[in-house]
Amino acid sequence: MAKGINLKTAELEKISHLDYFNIAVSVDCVIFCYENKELKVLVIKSDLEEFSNLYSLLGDLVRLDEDLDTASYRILQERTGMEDVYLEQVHTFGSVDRHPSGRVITTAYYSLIDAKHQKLRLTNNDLHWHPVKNIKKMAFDHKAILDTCLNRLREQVMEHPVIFNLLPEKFSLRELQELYEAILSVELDRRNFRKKIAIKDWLVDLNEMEEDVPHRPGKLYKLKPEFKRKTLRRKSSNQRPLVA
Amino acid sequence: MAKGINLKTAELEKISHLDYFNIAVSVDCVIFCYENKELKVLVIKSDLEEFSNLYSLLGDLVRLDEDLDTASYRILQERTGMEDVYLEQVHTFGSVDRHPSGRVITTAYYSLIDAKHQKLRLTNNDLHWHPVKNIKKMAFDHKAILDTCLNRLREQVMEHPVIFNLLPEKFSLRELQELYEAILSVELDRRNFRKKIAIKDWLVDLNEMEEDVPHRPGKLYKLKPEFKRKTLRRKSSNQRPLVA
DNA sequence: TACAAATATGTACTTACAACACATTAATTA
DNA sequence: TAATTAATGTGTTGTAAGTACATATTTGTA
Repeated sequence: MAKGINLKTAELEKISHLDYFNIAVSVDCVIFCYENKELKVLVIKSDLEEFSNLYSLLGDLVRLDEDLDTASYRILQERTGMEDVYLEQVHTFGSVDRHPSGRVITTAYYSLIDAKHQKLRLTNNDLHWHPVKNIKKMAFDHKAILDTCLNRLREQVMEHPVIFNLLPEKFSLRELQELYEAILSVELDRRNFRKKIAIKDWLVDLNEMEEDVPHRPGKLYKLKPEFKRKTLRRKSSNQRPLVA
Repeated sequence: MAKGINLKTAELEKISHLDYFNIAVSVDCVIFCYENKELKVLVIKSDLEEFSNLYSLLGDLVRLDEDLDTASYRILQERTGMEDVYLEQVHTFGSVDRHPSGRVITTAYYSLIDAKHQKLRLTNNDLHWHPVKNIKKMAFDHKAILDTCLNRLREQVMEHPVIFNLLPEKFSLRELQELYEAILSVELDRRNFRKKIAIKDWLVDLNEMEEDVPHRPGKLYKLKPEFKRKTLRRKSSNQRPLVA
């Protein structure tokens, strides 16, 4: 029961009491990383016959004694072993027919992790990182979930300093720009990009240089500590006056 | 069972089988309207003893055969009788202890309706419109839900033409500005506000004038039809390139 | 007929955005 | 060791939007 939502239909049919207590509750995690200049997502092969050969997101049913946030954190930890992750709730998918084995509503979270600092665990069912842009079809409604989370990531990425969770501690501006380009699927002008980042005032110049690059090394930067926000919850307190 | 989530503890204790099928699923609606220059929200008195004298949002358990979106739409319709409403999912609240009678997770929706075009129905338990800014405390975690939805509304209001769902078909720029001010809790400069709205190009000049106002009447406008988006879902397709 | 109260509009300053070009540095190669 | 290559690192200019601020106009009312 640790991967995906794998309830046999029989299992579901056994249970049928009050109408209000046979909706199963799950979470699904869209876990992003950045590797080889590509945005990737953690996927696993579905057990269900209906979806043989399709990949699904990492998910599980929520336990009776755990918060929704905790459940998604548990899944992430079980698979990546990481303790300190960026995790944000995005949307809850609750169509009646979204799961072939019964009524299951699922809350989607997206997560950003540094590929270098994790090793996948419980790597059964072909658990692996898959380039986001190659994914055309997934099991269940997981493609829609992925798209929704990717869109949320795109919305957030210029407004809030979340992208740095995908990078190692030290990075060059080129690396940062390439990451933005991978997420947004656009090409950016280097000079304008640097200006924009400079205005945000998110970075500290480390006075160090890249090493082992086959060209002129760039300066290294890190995120200012005050922006390291590995929150579990969507913050609900931006009161910025949106108009003049 | 139509208002709030009112399960007696006994009812809940009867049911206790597989761990995964005794989480109840509900929706809660933050239904906003605009009346007497105030942003108001529809509230109802809670049945639970724990929360006597506190108000709660309109909510209900989700039925086995209805989509999550449909459930929130049903609640809205039951109370306001309105068919064509703006409704958007915001966040799912799933703390273990958020409901005193048992494990209930709830998905919050916010909705915008024109106060003039509805009549409240099933007005038991002191169902009424309450000014948002006067609400300090609510039953359950409903104050947090309200805050989260209000913040979402504030985020959306300048980016997307959703605010017009709170206004009658025809309105003056002053009315529109007052509504923005009520939602954002700011004072806006009239000249800059008009410029900003003009740039958006959301409005049609109706070549009509306000009537029955005790001062010089203003022009009336309406929203361009192509922006009347009474969507049920958060759109998941803004691919705007966020950077140069 | 004067007054009060709101509508309607314009200008100057500042800041962000977008398109674009050149000098500099380090590694590689001839 | 000098020339080449491929990246880094900046600066300028035009355009659009944001902000602060003032005056003339229209209507209802006293």
